[in-house]
Amino acid sequence: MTTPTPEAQSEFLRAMTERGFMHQCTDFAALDAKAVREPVTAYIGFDCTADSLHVGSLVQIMMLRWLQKTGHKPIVLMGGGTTKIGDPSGKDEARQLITVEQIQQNMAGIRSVFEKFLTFGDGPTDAVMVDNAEWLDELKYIPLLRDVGRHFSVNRMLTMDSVKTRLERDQPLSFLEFNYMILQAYDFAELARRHGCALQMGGSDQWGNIVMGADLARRMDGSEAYGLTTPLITTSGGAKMGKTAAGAIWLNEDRLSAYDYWQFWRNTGDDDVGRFLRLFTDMDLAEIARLEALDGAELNEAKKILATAATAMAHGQAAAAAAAETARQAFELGSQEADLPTADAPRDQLEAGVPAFVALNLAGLVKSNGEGRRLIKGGGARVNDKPITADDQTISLKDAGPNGAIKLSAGKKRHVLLRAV
RNA sequence: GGAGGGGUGUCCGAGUGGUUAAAGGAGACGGGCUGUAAACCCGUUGGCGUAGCCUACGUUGGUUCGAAUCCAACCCCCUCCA
Repeated sequence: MTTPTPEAQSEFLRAMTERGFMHQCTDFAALDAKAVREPVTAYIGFDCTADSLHVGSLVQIMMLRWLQKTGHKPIVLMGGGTTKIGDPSGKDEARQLITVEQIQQNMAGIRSVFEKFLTFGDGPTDAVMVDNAEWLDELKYIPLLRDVGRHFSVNRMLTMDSVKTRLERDQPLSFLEFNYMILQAYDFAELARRHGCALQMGGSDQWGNIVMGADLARRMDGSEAYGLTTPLITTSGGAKMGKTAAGAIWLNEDRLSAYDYWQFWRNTGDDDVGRFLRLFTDMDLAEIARLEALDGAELNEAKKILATAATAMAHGQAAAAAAAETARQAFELGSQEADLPTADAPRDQLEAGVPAFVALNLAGLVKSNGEGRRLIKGGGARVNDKPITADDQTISLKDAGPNGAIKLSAGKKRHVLLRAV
């Protein structure tokens, strides 16, 4: 591994270093030279444990995007095969195995996310998506691991005399207990063969796996193989990115609305604005430097720009502009006309009037009536921007504005228009 | 295969017969201060139209007036030995 140097010659590595993507690289200078000389094919693997990706993977996605933008070819490797085993790194307990059908479904969901960020096709720098089940399944290795391998505890195997002595004598220990590593490494070798892939990228937690892969590709076929990792991106508060109230910040619309996605970025901490602009937008570095230098409350302008740019990438320009406008109306004008998220409630119920805590529940702002009551007691609930003081205060169609909807709020940031149907 | 330890709410983690809807912490939500930020302070944090009732401490049974707590069987995890 070589220390990344700021004076990269290739456009790709220059972007990586300057924008803060670079953490470790197996051979920075050689990779840099290669990237200057010719288009490099590189891949990042994604597992299929969920049907969408969230902000935690965004650094990786953006890295592929830059790769493509700077004239190289990205491969998105879906871990259809490896997901059947589960990555042990960073996990303190074994994960539940998920079904093959589930994996297929998840893969389809993830594919739709990527189409927003990369250009797919058959051209020399078009992105391609491949599934490692294509080659791993043929090995007939996975059925064995699923059925038999799960019953063996590595912890225990390591304590066995035969193994222990080998470790103590510093002799190589191969195979069964390192299945995931082996299969992942095999991916690199296979991609090098099939697609001429020369670079694997990933988060710093994947460093071990990536180095193994590059090694294997080199040994098996003498392929030119490099690895590169990004730093773990946390907020300045030290928290992992992408976890909030509702859980993860998903990248697709049906898991998280464009408006909420916009809000996520809008609420970026002061200290993170510059870093996030570099990582998560395509914006020019000079412009970012200017925005980052803004002081105090002015920094809010930079956050809005960040939010709109990031949202445009995941949800499209129009959705981003709409989210920004909705936010402006809701926060800066306090208007009810805003295009806020809506919820439906039966007309007869609303006509008769329901207690406020039930209305909050209907609007989806709280998960139970009890939570609604608590919210009201805590002073966080409002109808049409007026605080609700008693939890049995009646909400009915009389509270509806000119557009026929009742605006309910939980706290300052969460608003819903309740409509009768 | 043998011996021991353990499975508690979103998570971590106390709790070894009753006043335990279950300490404490984290997280989350709400309020205050602000700039829709951070930090800090305060409150809330199973469900039910709140009255008491219901549901909850791996699963299923049992003992008891009463069980997260005792017993049995089963499932899962861990540690040590072979």
